[in-house]
Amino acid sequence: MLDPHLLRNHLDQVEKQLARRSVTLDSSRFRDLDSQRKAVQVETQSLQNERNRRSKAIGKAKAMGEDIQPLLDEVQDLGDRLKEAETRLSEIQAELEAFMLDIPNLLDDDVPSGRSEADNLEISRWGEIPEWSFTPKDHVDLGVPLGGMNFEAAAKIAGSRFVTLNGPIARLQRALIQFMLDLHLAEHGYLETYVPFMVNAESLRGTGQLPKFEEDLFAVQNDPPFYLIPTAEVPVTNLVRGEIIETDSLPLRYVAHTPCFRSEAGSYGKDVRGMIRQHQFEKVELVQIVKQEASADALEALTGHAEEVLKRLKLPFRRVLLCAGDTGFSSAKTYDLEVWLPGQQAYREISSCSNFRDFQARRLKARWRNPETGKPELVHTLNGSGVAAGRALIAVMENYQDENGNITVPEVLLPYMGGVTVIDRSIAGWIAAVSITHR
RNA sequence: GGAGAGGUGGCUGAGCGGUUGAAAGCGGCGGUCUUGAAAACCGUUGAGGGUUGAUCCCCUCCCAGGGUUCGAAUCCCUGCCUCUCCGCCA
Repeated sequence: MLDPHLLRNHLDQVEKQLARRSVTLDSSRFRDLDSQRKAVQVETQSLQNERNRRSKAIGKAKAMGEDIQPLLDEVQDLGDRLKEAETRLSEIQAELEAFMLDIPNLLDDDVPSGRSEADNLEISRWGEIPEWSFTPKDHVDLGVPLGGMNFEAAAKIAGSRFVTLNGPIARLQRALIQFMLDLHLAEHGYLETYVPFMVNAESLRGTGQLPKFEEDLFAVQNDPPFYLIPTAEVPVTNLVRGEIIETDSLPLRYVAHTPCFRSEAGSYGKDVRGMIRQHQFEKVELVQIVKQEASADALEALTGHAEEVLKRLKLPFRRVLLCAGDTGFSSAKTYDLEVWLPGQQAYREISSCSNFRDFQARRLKARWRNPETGKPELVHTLNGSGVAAGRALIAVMENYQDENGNITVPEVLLPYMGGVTVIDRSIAGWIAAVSITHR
């Protein structure tokens, strides 16, 4: 949510800013609602004031044993008038709030203009794109023959856009998760946290997924409903919802591994092959809660933490600064990390790191106490994937393959693989023997 | 699933339907004292909003939402959450 004062006092500037996102603000509607709000609020408050004064007078008179009936007669219709005003005020406030909740965040000045992915700005590249003496396979052609990856089985038990993993491939994903968590804990100073995978609507409103993007979410039937988390950002950032944080506690840095659930509505026909775009995937998420002046640097640091994962895995990647049109609703500035996938001969997103500034904090009422003033101020929130484990699995498989379809385990994952150094075709027979696979 | 208790400010914890936005204690902040610190003592200390140059002032908030009343932290209803006991269970 944007600062209401900013909307009231600098509406034209906000309009101009939002135009960068190709968002048209209905400013006359805002002006109209806000002036109504003002009038009705003043009226309501003066009626409330009158009620309070009269009631106190009655209390006093009664205490002194006076006859209060004449006083009671005077306030006869006050209650009705007040109730009517209060009802109108809450209606207008609800409308105004709904209007505000639909406005996306303002972009940082250094976010490049542009409408789509094509206009994103490449910031840097890391690692060599390898030359292959054979045609590299994609993760499906590697994983399925190994018996480590089975889409038909997942389709049977759930539906499309799911996968089952077996044996060393399943373990490889777990190894990636463990490695990432350990890295962020031991070297980047994050606190590991375990959180609910289902959340209430209030939490999703806080981080900005609701009310606008309900169709992207899976809801669980319950009254009130639960939603499966689309990212750990939601439960983790909501840890600070409604809190006033003491200055010594900042910055807060959390890392969490969770599954993520996305309906992928509107992406029919997109990335239908393989594990790229699933309804359920594993992710290690970094969340930071910082003071206003620290958030720009924190975004650089956090993105660096995500990059470090890819560097240690020796996976080629590039950092991209998203353009105005591609930057998410709540974000002021977002870097994507894109990993090289030999099977697709393309860079694909594996991490997205965003600075939300005070946009989420205002919705969350997440503040810190400034000791200089003694007053609470909004925190800034950031998060980023550190990194998406499902896509990291794909990237490792494709980048570490040989021409026989074997996969070498990256060095940093060896401690987590129980002695397995190469995942080779010999496991296929064994997996087939101990599990049900459809080949 | 059954039975009971409870949700009050940063924390603990009082609060006959009437000047209670809320006692007291702790914590925080400022001061006195001290070479410095501690202790002691004095003072101060919730959040959001309207208005304002800034104050003053006004409104709202004692889990949430309804209701009763001239007036609700206090009474009634519903929901949510927490705790204790029993049952069941990874």
